[in-house]
Amino acid sequence: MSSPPSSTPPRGTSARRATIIDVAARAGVSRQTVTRAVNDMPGISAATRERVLRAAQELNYRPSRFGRGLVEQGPTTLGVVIKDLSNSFFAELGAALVRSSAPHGWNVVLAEIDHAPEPERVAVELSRRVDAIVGYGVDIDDIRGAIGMPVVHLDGSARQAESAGVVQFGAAAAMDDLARHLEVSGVRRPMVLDLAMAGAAGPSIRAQGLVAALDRIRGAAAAPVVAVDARDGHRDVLEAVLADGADALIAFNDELAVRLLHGLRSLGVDVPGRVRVVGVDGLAISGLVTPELTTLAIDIAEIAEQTVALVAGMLEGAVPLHGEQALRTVPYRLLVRDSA
Amino acid sequence: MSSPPSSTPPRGTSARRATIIDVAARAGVSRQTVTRAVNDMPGISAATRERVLRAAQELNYRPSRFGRGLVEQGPTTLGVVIKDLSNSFFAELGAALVRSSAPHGWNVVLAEIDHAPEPERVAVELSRRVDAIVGYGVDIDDIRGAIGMPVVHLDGSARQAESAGVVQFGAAAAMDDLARHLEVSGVRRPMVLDLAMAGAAGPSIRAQGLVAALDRIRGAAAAPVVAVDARDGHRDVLEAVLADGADALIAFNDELAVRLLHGLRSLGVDVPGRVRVVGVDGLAISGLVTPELTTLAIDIAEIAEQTVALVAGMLEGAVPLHGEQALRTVPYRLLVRDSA
DNA sequence: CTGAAAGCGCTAACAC
DNA sequence: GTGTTAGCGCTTTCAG
Repeated sequence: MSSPPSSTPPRGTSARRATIIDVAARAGVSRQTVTRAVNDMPGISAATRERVLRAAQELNYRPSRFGRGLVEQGPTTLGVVIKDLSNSFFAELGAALVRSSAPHGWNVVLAEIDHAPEPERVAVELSRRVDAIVGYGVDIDDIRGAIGMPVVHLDGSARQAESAGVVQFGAAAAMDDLARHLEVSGVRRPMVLDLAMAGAAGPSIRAQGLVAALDRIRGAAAAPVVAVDARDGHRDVLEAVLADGADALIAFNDELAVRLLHGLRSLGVDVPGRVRVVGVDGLAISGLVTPELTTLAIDIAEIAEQTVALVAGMLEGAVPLHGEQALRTVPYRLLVRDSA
Repeated sequence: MSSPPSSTPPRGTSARRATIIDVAARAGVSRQTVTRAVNDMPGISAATRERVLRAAQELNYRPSRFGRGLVEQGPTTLGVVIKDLSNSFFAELGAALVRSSAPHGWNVVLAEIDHAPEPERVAVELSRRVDAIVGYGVDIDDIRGAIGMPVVHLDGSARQAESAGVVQFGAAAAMDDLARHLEVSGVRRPMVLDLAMAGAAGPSIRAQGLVAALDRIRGAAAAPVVAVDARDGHRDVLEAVLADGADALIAFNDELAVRLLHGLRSLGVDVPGRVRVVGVDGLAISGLVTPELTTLAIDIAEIAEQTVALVAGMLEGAVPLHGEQALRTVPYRLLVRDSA
C-alpha cells in the first residue's frame, strides 16, 4: 500500500462509490429511470429494468441512504451510548431502549464506549448522525455543536440535569432498606465488593452509597470496600474477606454476586448461613441461581420507557432540554430472596 | 414566512422541523453563518454566534443528519435485525456485532422483530436506511429493492446462500459428540425440551437436529420433543418428563436449561444423578450455576467477527453477495461440565 | 468576518 | 414508458 504524497484518493477497489448518475450513464437512461428500476416502481419496461439493474450490479451501486433520507424524511434516530455491552445490565438496557423506541418508529444506533478505538469520540461522532443521544459517560460539552439536540444521561446525577436530561436511578432508599434488613438479620461486618474500573481512583459512586447506608447498622464499623476484577475467579478475594470476618458481601452488581455465589459454593461456604450475599440490578439470572439472590432491583423496562418518553417530549419541544422538568427518577427496590 | 394558500402544515407543536434557512432568516444572516455558529467553527464573531444560537434555540432547530451526511459522507451503517432481544443469546450477539463493527468505524442500527408493531416490515424498512443488513428472519425477497445491498443471514442454511450471505452455525458435529457422550454415560431415555414458538407448527430445526443425533444412541427409542413456554415455571413439565422416565434433558438453549436446573433443584431432583441436563449456546451463565451446565457452546465473538468480515468484503466488492464464497460456518462445540 | 454559489445523491411531480 | 425539472438540508469552496 503506497501512500501518495498528497491527497490522492485510494485507487484500488473503492475509488468512489457509484451514484445514480453513474448507473444512469452506463445504462443509457435518465436518473429517474434508475430510481424506478432500483425501487421496483411501476412505469418501466421489463427490458429497461433489466438493463439498469445489470448496470447497477456492475458498478456495485447501492443507493445512498442520505440522498434518500433527505427527500423521504427518514425516521427519528436515537443514538444510544453504552459503556460496556458485555455487562448484562447495559445489554438489557440497550435492548429495552430498542424495544421502547419501536412504537415510535424510531431507529436506534447502539455504540459502545469501552471497547471503541477512541472512547472519548464515540458520543461526539454519534451525535452528528442521530437526532438524540442517550447514554452513559456522554460529555455534554463535547456535543455543544449539536445545538438543541436532546441528550439524556442514564443513571445521571441531579447536577447533570443543569445541562441535559437525566434519568436518575434512585438507590438511596433501597440501600437504606438493605442496611436495615441486614441489621435485623444480625449482620455486623458487611463488606462491599466493588468492581475495579480501569483508571478509577477510588470506590465507585455506588460503593460509596452502599458504605454510607451500611454505616447506619448499629454496632458495625465502616464497611470496607474491596475492589475485584470483573472477570476473575475471586477465590483469593473470597478467602481473604472471609478470613477478615465478613458476614455479608454486597456486590457491585448481580453479575459479580452470582460469580461470588459460585466461588463460595466451590469453597464449600454456606450462603446465607456463614455469609450473606447481595447483588444490585435485579437481572433475570439473579432469580435462577441457588440460593436465589437477594438484590437491589431496578425495572429496566421502566427506565427505557421513561427515557424514550423524555426524549420524545424534548424532540417535540414539549419538554425543555435540561432542568427540573428534564429529570426523571426510577427507584431501586430491595428484593429479599434467599441469599441474604 | 407567508404560508401558501393550499398545503398549510399543521400549526401546533410540530409544524415542520426548522431548517437552516429558517434559522438564517430569523437571525438575519446567511445559511453559511448559521453553519459556522452551530458547528462551532472559526470565522464568526461572538455576537453573531450568540444571535444565531438563540434563533436556533427558539425554533427548536436541529441539523438534519441527512443533509449533513450527504455532504460529509457519513460512516457505513450496518442494520442488525434480531428476533428477540430479551433472549440473552441474541442480545450478546447484537453486542458482539456492535463491538466487531467499531474498528471499521461503522454505525450499527439494532432492530427487533418479535416485539415490533409490524414484524414483517422491520427488515424492509431498515434496509432503506442502512448500507448492509445482517440478521435473522430477513426475507431476502422483500429487500429486492435494495439492489446490491449486502445481506447476511445469521444461523442460516446453505440453501439461503443462493440468494444472500450466510453465517452458518454448524451444530451437527457437536450434536453427534453429545449423543456419544450421553450414550457412554448410560443415558437411555433422553428428551428434548423445545421452546414453544408462537405460530410454529412442529419442533424447531434445532430440536429436530437433536432428535436425529440422539437417535444414534443404541438401545434408545426416538427422543420425544416436549415444547415448553419460554418464561414459565416448567414445574409441571418437569414432573411429567420425570414420570415418563427421562434420564437426560436436552434444552433448546442455556437459558431454558438454567431454568430447568432451577426447577429440578426446587423439586429436590439430583442432577446429574437422577437426570442429566444439557443446554445450547455456551452463555456466561452456563458456567455460573450449580451444577455447571454441560452445553453445546458457540463462540459469539467469532460469529460477529466472521459476519462483519463478510459484510466488509461484500461492501468492497471483494466478496460476491451470495453463493459459496458468501458462506461461512462457525461450529458449536460440546462443552462437558457437571450437569451431564 | 460574512455571504453567494455550487453541489452532495436521491425522488416526487410533471412533462412528453 | 421515459426524461426533465425542482427541490430535500447541509457544508464546502470561493468572493467580498
